[in-house]
Amino acid sequence: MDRIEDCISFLIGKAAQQIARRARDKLAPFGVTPVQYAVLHALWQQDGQSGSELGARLAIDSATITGIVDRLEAAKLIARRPDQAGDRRINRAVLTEHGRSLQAPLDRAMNELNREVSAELGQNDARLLWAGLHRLGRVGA
Amino acid sequence: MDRIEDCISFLIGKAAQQIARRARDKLAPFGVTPVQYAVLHALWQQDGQSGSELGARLAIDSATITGIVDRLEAAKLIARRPDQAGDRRINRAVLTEHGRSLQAPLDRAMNELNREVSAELGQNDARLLWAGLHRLGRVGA
DNA sequence: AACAAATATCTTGTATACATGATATTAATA
DNA sequence: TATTAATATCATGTATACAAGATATTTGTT
Repeated sequence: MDRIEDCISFLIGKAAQQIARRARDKLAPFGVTPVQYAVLHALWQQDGQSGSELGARLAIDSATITGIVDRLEAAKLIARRPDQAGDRRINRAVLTEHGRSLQAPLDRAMNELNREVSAELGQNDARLLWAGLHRLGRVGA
Repeated sequence: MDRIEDCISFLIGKAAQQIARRARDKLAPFGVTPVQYAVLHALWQQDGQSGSELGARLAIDSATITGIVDRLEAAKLIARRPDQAGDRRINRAVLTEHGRSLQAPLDRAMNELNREVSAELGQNDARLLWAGLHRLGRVGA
């Protein structure tokens, strides 16, 4: 490998960086980061998930989840609530009205990014790229 | 987008994370991180580059370069030296003997990762993925 | 019941990455 | 030449990501 650009680690890292920048730009008007969007997305599908449930769903470790939930809570998009069943180890993340209200605009913004990237690559190349990334991203591949 | 996995931002982020983990595992025995490898790679091709030259070559901003060079210097893989031409704004990164000696084993490790991923995807799909990532990673796309 | 194992959350320390800005130095210009 | 603009590095604060571990709680086993 003469060129660092052909090193898969560098290559995919830089590509992910560019996409992350574009996602940040789309989400910035709402004060939400790309990872925070992923957590909100999980909660829109099922509200009241615990930290470990969110981490398992999104492949985010416990230390990172704590920080993300902290910031979403500080932004009043979610609240921490005790588990109904009484397991006192658990903190459940519950959407606030504001957190719920962001679903439509944030989904719209991220769909827009998907369409833009898809259009830039062409539908066929985009499909192939998506498929390849799915295979690489599978944990324990 | 019902599934967060189909969001390009989440998808490529997780794929990059998995690759980064595998790269870290390969490089860990040498005490070097994937990004540090990229900087060393640039210096193996041209020793004595300044921070801004390295940043421009590798698309790393100045604040990040400072930290990476700090740690490579602390590990005694490079040294900071003043610019020969006398520009006192510049710090040039110069490889130590140890830094130079890591070229063969680190390149071997990263080539191995490339071959593994390529084999997992199949040569054809791998080529297509590389091409797609090149297009996404291009700054200012 | 008592104890060990597992689970959930959080803490701390390190490494990118980015925004912003401070400082020093050099280059360009009026 | 005096001033301004540009450049290079570094500092600071925030946001992931991961390793390692501390604490509290629950579960499983004897």
